[in-house]
Amino acid sequence: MNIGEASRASKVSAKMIRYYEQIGLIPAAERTASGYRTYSQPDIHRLHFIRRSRDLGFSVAEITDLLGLWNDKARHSADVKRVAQQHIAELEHRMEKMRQMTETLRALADCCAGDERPECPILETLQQPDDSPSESKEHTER
Amino acid sequence: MNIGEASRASKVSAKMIRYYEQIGLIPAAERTASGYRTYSQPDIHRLHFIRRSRDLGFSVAEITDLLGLWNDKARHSADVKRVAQQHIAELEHRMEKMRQMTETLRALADCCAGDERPECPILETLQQPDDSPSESKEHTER
DNA sequence: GTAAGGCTTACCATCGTGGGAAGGTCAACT
DNA sequence: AGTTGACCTTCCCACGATGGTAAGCCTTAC
Repeated sequence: MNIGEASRASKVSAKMIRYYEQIGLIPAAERTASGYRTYSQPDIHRLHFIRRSRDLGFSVAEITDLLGLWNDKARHSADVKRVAQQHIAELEHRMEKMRQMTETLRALADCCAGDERPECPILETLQQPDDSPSESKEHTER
Repeated sequence: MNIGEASRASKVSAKMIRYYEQIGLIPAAERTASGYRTYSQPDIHRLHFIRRSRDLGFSVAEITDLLGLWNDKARHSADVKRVAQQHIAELEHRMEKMRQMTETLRALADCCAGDERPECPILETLQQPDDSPSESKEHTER
């Protein structure tokens, strides 16, 4: 099976398959005499695993860990669970930040007439110093 | 005011100020005879506006629009509101995707014993074809 | 005059993905 | 046998926004 077929079978683009090989996420594929990569069923299986993990938002680094655990028949499920829970926590952290942003934005948009007049509380707030949008107490990082 | 002071005053890093100038988000700063950039109060004001917009998750492209509206005294608040609402919609879209991912992950993690045994529903699901995690009906893009 | 610290440009890295060019290969059809 | 089209290869570039670093000039205070 060459890379095109492997791509269709695993739903991972050929571009990404080569990339994963390059960064060492997957071992280097075998090659035909003319240099074409060839893939076997277990390879497809692994690519599929990767794609499903990406769909759940795992980073390549996390997938490296997950693949290691997947291959380790003596793994402890606690280790897998920990990876998953850390990822969940990370997603929730990002969602919370976005939730705060949307909340602020929605409050501003709700105050904006949205008509042909130039007065706009959104712009007025953006030009103000750091106070209103729930930030005065935050440790001003970034 | 040189770039260091402008950075402290606007809370935009000097690196970013130069970057914003390079990509045309802000006009090129004036220079001293020796080549140092100098900033005036209105420049600081604009940088501050940018930083606050970034804090709310607006992209540089969106901020380009917002700055244009900010400078346009004949703007229509409807135009500002539209930018904000599109951004809100985008944020909500991303949050919804993340919410689905966390939901799936949490369900899997809840089924995982998390002990020293190797059996793990998380890994088992990741190695399965596309079915369980609410995807069968989606138009398999990406 | 010298030392410290600020400024300049230029380049590299991130992270995962896509695009494209230049060229080799394979399979099928004429 | 030759051609054609689809496929494969490697290599480079781009994204978005940010940080880092290095080499070299400028300013300021002592």
